Amino acid sequence: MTKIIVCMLSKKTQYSILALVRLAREYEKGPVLISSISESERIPQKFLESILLELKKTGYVNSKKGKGGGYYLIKNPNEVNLADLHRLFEGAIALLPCASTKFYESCHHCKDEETCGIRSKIKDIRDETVRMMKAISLADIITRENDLLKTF
Amino acid sequence: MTKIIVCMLSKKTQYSILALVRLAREYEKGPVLISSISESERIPQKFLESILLELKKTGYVNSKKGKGGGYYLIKNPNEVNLADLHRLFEGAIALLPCASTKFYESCHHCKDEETCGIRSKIKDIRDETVRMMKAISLADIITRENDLLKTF
DNA sequence: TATTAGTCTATATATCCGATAGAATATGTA
DNA sequence: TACATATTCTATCGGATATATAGACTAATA
Repeated sequence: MTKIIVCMLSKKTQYSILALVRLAREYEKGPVLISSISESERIPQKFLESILLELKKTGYVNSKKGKGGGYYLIKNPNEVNLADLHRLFEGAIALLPCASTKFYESCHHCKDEETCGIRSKIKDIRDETVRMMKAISLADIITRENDLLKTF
Repeated sequence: MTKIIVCMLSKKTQYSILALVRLAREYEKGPVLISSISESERIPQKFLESILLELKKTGYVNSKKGKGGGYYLIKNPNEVNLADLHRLFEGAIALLPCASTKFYESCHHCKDEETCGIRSKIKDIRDETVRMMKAISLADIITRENDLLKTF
């Protein structure tokens, strides 16, 4: 009975970041095959298809059919940040719905939200987390990768 | 088909915080009945029982059976922080298992963890989140609550 | 005409979440 | 000892969600 590690990002979000970073590396170099992304990032192809489709609907990527086709990034790698991706695939960034701005909902448990200490503290965390995630773009990830490659 | 808001904290964690804050308010004032916590915090009693049991096993609270019994906090309210509670009920704080220290696991997707830009950036977020959550104790929540009550 | 993405359906497992019910056990007190 | 009170343990539940896999057919493009 091994304890399962539950992390916050689903496979879907994780795969979408991997795929987008890959596409960011090929930014403005033409379409990339689904099968190529699937192989290089080790993402189940059918699963990847549905993810890319979602990313297309949301305006991150576009696709071209036929020979020489594939997917390509349409947003600038500087403009795609982790906060937006998280909100797209996971929903709220706040730890409690009552502390969320984009996905606000009452938590139904405090008598008065304005004076709820838990909510207030959780909001502090959310503010800072959003700030950090907004500050991380695809371009930043690639830059960090290049930096790390130099030191190893 | 209303979109379900997915937040990061499960009811279990939320309830455990509520229950502990309640017990922190009665710190060193003797045991509190499960039924009393259940009512005041509006937590389903049976669910609360299993939560308190888990909190007892982990050394946060203790219980007394029989008349005049109930649950009481054994740790100092200053020493119980959100980071530890999160780890107990939710697991890792990091967004990806490969970026976690307490619940580390390979993510099986980068070729080289040491030079993975995603992992590195996610680690940055984790470090800061842990720092913030460690800094929020039950006592802090109660203090914040009292502060808010003054201004409203 | 070969290639590649898009759409659709269907299936499958696995896991988790929130909650409930009832029996068993321990404690304090009269 | 007997009783009331309270916690402990076990077990189960429906429903939702996550993570895929498979196949068939359509549409676009070089």
